[in-house]
Amino acid sequence: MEERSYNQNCALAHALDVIGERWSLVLIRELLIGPRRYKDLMDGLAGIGNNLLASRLKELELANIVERTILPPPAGSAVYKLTSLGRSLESAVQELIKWGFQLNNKGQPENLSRPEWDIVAMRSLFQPDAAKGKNGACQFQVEDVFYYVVINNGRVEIELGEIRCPDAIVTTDRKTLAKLGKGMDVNTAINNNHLQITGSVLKFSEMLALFKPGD
Amino acid sequence: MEERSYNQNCALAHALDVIGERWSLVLIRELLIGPRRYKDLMDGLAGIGNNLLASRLKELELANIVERTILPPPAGSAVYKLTSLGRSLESAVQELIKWGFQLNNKGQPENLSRPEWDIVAMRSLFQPDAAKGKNGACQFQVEDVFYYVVINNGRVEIELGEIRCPDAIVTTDRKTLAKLGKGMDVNTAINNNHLQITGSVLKFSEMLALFKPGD
DNA sequence: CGGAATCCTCTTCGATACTG
DNA sequence: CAGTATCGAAGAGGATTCCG
Repeated sequence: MEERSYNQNCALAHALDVIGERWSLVLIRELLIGPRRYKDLMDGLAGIGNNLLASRLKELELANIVERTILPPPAGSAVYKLTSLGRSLESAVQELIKWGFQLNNKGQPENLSRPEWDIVAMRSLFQPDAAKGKNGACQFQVEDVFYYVVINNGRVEIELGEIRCPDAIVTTDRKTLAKLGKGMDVNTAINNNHLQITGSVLKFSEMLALFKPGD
Repeated sequence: MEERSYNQNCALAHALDVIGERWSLVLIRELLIGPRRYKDLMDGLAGIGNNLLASRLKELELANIVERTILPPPAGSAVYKLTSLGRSLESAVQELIKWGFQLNNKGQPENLSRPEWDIVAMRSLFQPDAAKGKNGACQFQVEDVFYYVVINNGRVEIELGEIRCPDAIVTTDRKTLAKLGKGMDVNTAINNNHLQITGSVLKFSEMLALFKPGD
């Protein structure tokens, strides 16, 4: 809580004074997925150490980036969520994600992997210009995580949960999804039993093409 | 040099593994201004500590973000500059800067202040859409630092140095420039002797209007 | 003087254990 | 489940010295 600061009159330094500490941006990524309980955060950040999570949350609450709320009954549990100031960090996070895709991410197999992270990543890779006039809805089940992608004339919405009547229901694993994003053929993945699609395969392929690492 | 890592298969984590350490992004900001000597970096980062600067530079060189080159004679001095991978971080830095402007930057007077930082900040605040079809060239002298702004039909170039035949030559200080950016009247600043303009005041005002904190 | 290695002290990190 | 307490290890941040 000692407010370490760069002491520079520069907007970048001001930003980093608040969200530049270790784990802060990764924590914010976790909350960009949606409101999370303390336990969810511990799981999603594995490695953070209990005390650090607690103190980061406190710092970010103080900085008006995160707020703690109690869900209405019957849930009744405490969750952390982003304030509007916190949500406005998403474009910065997206740029960092786009940049991160350029790296030779060695992707060590022992690394942690969570399907939820793709939600934030896919929002970053979405190409609004290419999606003008297009629409579609796709339900994903990646490993044990359900989320959906809805494209509506150049805008995209990607959220945890399920929707009714999607154009396609897609079941796969994170690794295959990554390969598909990098250009792997959809039918090859299906034939290798790494991808199951119920509904319109064409619609899925069309939507897939709207996500690209490059600008 | 022990390569601390988040160990997460996530592009954000990969990015932060490389540029998430303390001082890294501030150092990159410094290099976005232009190639810098070791001494320039020490000055611009005041507070970093000699050993940290050396080790950060080494890490970033290893990650192919920064390269060390020797200027041709007669200069002959060693400078650090960004590689193309490093330069591609500018959009992420710009988003962080835009976000930083939203904060109540207490702007403690004892904070360090360097006019060069406005070069990177102004690139971030430039509104390309509003600048369609407009152009102009402005030479700045802010405190002891010379830089220029050239706008050419929706594109902007802001660099250290001087150009020939600008539409306006502007002499001011950082604090006044910040106020002008926030809407202070140009003529008021001139009358208070905080701003001197040689050439077209109108052109300066026109160009100034193309820089906005909001998106 | 630019650039970097070496010490030394202090803070933060990270992992485990512990409590309401 | 949601945190606090504790403690060794690592990193930050100065100062000083060394090498070119």
